[in-house]
Amino acid sequence: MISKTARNALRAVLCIAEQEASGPVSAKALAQELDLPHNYLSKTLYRLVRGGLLRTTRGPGGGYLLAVPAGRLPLGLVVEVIDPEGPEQRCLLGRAVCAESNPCAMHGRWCVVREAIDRFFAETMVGDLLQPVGPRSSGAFLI
Amino acid sequence: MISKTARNALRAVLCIAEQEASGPVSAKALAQELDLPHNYLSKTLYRLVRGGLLRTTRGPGGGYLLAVPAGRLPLGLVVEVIDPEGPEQRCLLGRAVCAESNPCAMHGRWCVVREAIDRFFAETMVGDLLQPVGPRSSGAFLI
DNA sequence: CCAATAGATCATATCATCATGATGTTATCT
DNA sequence: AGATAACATCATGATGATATGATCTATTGG
Repeated sequence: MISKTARNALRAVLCIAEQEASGPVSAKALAQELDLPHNYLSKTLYRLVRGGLLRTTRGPGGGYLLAVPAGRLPLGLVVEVIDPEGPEQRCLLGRAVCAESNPCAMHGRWCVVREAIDRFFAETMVGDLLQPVGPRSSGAFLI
Repeated sequence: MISKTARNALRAVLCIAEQEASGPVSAKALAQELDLPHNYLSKTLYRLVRGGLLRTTRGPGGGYLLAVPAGRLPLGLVVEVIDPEGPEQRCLLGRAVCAESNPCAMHGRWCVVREAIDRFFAETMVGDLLQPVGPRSSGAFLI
């Protein structure tokens, strides 16, 4: 569905979003939390920086912050930066052009599913997925 | 979404289903039609044979036939044989176990989409996708 | 200014997927 | 039986994704 690297990027962005309130999150800290080699993660994160999704500060106390409010950052944007999809990804049979006018055998049925996938990535925001961590203990929800 | 090899397998199975009425379809003929190297295709097809989806006859006039009626052969079965999915494919964040009891951040939303995908592959049969080719010329549909 | 911190980048290694080429095995037909 | 057709399989190469290690550059604080 999405590449391993894109998954790591998503996990990292979610981590940053959860923790950025207490300052920039360093690649080292993220790497420990996500159990990933810190240099590899750094490279992935920098792609998100170039893509305009993260911003960084260097030096002691530095790290990564979201460049876009979590509530307005769709998951699809993160995935798109890491897995830029060519047109051949869109058709199950790999046709570069598979439109209404010249559909492949499964065009109609697959389109419905693909649109559901697209909507998920376009409409689900990073902010929607943050665990409700706040001053209240997690048990509060059970009351 | 699915691997290149799985796509080739799908295309090949569709071709076989369309043509098997006039006898077994040879790997060579398929390779020409699909523009794929014939040895590579042969290997892929044999995986479908071992998976019980195709049966073969050797010798002159031999080739591949469906081992299951096209109307009862879900696309998912073809894909599954080629891309056997580990549990980590099921969760967008890569968790091996991501159930209701211990969901990842996007479990609920993603499940809905994933089920739509699963249904597509489980309910769409190879037979559903065959072009209506019959004794009539293709122009007949325009009248 | 210097040392420490932390991101950015380069070079390389590893691994799975995809693909190719050569060879083996089985069946049919004359 | 022998020639031919066709699938089955093995060995190898090419490619791209994934990962690692070393190094460069920028920033902060003393």
